[in-house]
Amino acid sequence: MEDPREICGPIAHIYRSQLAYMAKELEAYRVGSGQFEFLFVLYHRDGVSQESLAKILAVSKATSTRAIQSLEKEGYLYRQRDENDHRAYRVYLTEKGKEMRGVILEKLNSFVDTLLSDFTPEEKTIFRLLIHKASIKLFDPGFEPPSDCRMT
Amino acid sequence: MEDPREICGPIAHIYRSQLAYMAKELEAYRVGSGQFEFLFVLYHRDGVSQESLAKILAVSKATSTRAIQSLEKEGYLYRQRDENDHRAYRVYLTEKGKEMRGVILEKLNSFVDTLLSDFTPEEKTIFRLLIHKASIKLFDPGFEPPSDCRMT
DNA sequence: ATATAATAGTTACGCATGAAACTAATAATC
DNA sequence: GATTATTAGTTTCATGCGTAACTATTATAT
Repeated sequence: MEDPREICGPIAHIYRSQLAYMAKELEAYRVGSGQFEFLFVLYHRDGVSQESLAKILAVSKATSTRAIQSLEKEGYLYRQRDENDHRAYRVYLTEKGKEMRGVILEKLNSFVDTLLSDFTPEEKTIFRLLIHKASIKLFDPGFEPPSDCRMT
Repeated sequence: MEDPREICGPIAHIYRSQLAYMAKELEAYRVGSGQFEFLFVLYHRDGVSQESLAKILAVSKATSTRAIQSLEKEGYLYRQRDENDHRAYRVYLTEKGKEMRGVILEKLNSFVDTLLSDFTPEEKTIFRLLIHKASIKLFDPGFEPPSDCRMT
């Protein structure tokens, strides 16, 4: 490895830029830059627990709790106690939450479009592949992604 | 673009993991995970201004101020008013600061090694290239990196 | 030269985040 | 069945960060 900063620097820069961009774009909807990702998981599979959301998004359960609380307060989702496990909640989208999908996707797409605007289609594919391959290494050795982890 | 989350998700995950890892590894030295990068710039070019540090690292000048203050308090660097411009400081490494280079490099290397442990040498090169190409797009259109921006 | 702009740095405020300590409910063990 | 351990969720505390408002210099304009 020549200079690890060549990897970490750009990643930090991209992350912070994405956060700032999404915060600005979603400000009018009162959806924070750290919250919209939770909605995306629910678009794929409604009714999961906060713990599952945390695992899928690779954040702490503290972060999951805060994001869900905020989105619930703004009316994008609601929670119901799990019938079979009274510790857990099941998190569901409201109509308002479902309607946000297009908006968020549009904003996020426009950010990524800018980011990859000089990439050839092949480079985009490779980049997507490699960034995923790298992030996989960060999970705990015995990590098993929940069954609803795929965004397909 | 199929799913922009395939780009943003992993980047966020890597960034947060790097922050947590470096915080833990550098805790004993009382160097924060958001501070060691400033030392690296100084290793390459000692005596630059806080504003230059901010530009080079693509952070706000508020962040630059805070990092420099913390590193000064811990004795890793010191500041002198610029003779020709009494608004600006020139930031210099102390002996203690210079001695940290090896330590930080080692930690950061071990993080990146884990991250890229499944990459072939070619993939590492490509990844480095593409991540840089992407981050370049985030600077303001007229952005001109300071002359001391290269880490070579 | 004087009024106005821009620049370097600082500070206050708010957001996103993880670790750790905590509560309540369930599972495991004996 | 009672004790113990695990799990879901919450809260507290600390860190990193950007924006915007502020001060103090320097540069520009008139």
